[in-house]
Amino acid sequence: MSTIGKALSLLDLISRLDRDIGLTDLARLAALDKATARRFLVELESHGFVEQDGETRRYRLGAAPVRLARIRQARFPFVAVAAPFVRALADEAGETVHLSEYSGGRLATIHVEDSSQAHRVIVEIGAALPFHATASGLAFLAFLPEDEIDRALARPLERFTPQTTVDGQAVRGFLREARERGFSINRQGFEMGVISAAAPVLAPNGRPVGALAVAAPTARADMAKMLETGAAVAAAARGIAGTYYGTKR
Amino acid sequence: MSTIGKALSLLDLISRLDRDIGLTDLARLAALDKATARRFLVELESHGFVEQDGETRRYRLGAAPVRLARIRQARFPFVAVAAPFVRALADEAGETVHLSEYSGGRLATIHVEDSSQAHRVIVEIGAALPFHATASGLAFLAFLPEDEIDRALARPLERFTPQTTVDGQAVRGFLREARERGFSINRQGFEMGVISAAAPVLAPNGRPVGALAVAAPTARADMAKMLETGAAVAAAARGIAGTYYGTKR
DNA sequence: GCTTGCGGTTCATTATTTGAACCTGTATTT
DNA sequence: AAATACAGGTTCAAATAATGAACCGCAAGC
Repeated sequence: MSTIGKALSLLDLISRLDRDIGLTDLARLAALDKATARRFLVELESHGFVEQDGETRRYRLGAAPVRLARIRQARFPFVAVAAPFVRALADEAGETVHLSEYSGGRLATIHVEDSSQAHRVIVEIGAALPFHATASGLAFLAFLPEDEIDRALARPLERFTPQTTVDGQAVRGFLREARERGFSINRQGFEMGVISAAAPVLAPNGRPVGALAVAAPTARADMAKMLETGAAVAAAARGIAGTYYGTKR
Repeated sequence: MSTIGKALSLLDLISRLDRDIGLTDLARLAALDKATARRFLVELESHGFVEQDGETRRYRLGAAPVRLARIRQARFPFVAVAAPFVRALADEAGETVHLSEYSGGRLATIHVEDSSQAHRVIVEIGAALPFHATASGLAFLAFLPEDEIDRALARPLERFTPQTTVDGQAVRGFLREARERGFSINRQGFEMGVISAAAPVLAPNGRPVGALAVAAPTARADMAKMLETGAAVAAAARGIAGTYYGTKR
């Protein structure tokens, strides 16, 4: 892997930690030599992507991404455009709704609207959604060209729960269903006690850019219920794409 | 410069452009070989920091910073904490107020509240504020340790307007005044027709982390007016630091 | 006062980056 | 419709930068 790739992966690793981390620990976690990790950190810090605590000497995510994010959002207000749709869907379904975006090889949650109910599914912003084990991932995959689906399913599929589908052919079956229905359903594939329905947000060229999903506790929703909800999810996803890309339909 | 530094500078360059850019142009602007620029772009793209338009083949800022920014903001809600103070000051002063943060060797605007008046100063979010030519920069510099001030003023100071102070000794005089008063004033040093007063936001260890500034049209405000306004700016900056760091004082 | 483990640094070895030249496709010009 | 220009993208020998084992100095724990 290139130096740049390694440095960006290190940044990614730092972003996934929930507290400051020392040089030695970080180097071990990143499988880098201490000297290498240090040089990367110095570079990242000089550009503001990483910050070193003056007292503890530990490292954390810096402020530079905030500046870049504002610039990006000013030009592509995806979250701002989508938020009302997400809110409306959360109210309609009475469940937690989350929006994810494809970026850097992963599907990451970028916006969440919680259900008003006390017992609800909690989704973390920034969390990565595995393609084969979440409704969002399946919805996204389903509308990708065949060769890219092959690539995504080529590696062994990680098991997250006893219900996770780790067989590639079975996953392809779900993708076919999702394409036919316009939305995917996943039951306890990623987290126990959660069932979700998701639809892709499609760019005008037909390529998915992200996914919109409703996540409900299995105590309250079953497959039949999600089949009903799915239509609303798909409609909301189309609404987001239509508003964002300025194409009506 | 290291490869990582070059790649991050390229990213920074892309972030400062207001529209998509082609490979050849970008390589020229960044003073990189086309092949080098391309490899950097591929790396940056695979991590989501850069995005290539499928049709025009041009490049732009990607979505990854949005994810990182959310994580950073969740842990350090600087803007969220500061926003009410900025709003209150904008209402009180009747002028545009902007907050900047030090990151990656520069002072960048991270939040703006516009004055309600029709004729007002416009500040761009993400814009870099030169240390020697803006009230924010002077306020920030003034509270830095001596050796870091030396470093910042070592290079030739760029001239932005006929009024820009480009003499290091004269700048040091402004810094002394700023330390005594607790806020800095700059008149037309960066943009003609604008006068500003700024105060540093100080961490508990006394180190400045950013600056808060009021920017008014010279048609409406003179030096005497800004000397009055300055006290309110300094108070607001202390308020932000107190709330953010949880120290009342 | 000895040991452990931390952040940080050094420098000979090693692997990656570099860029001039080269493709290839597509507008634009003649 | 042939010729030109210029875009994005690729190649591979030469040049340069990255690497990591061993090191230092320091602080905390024993």
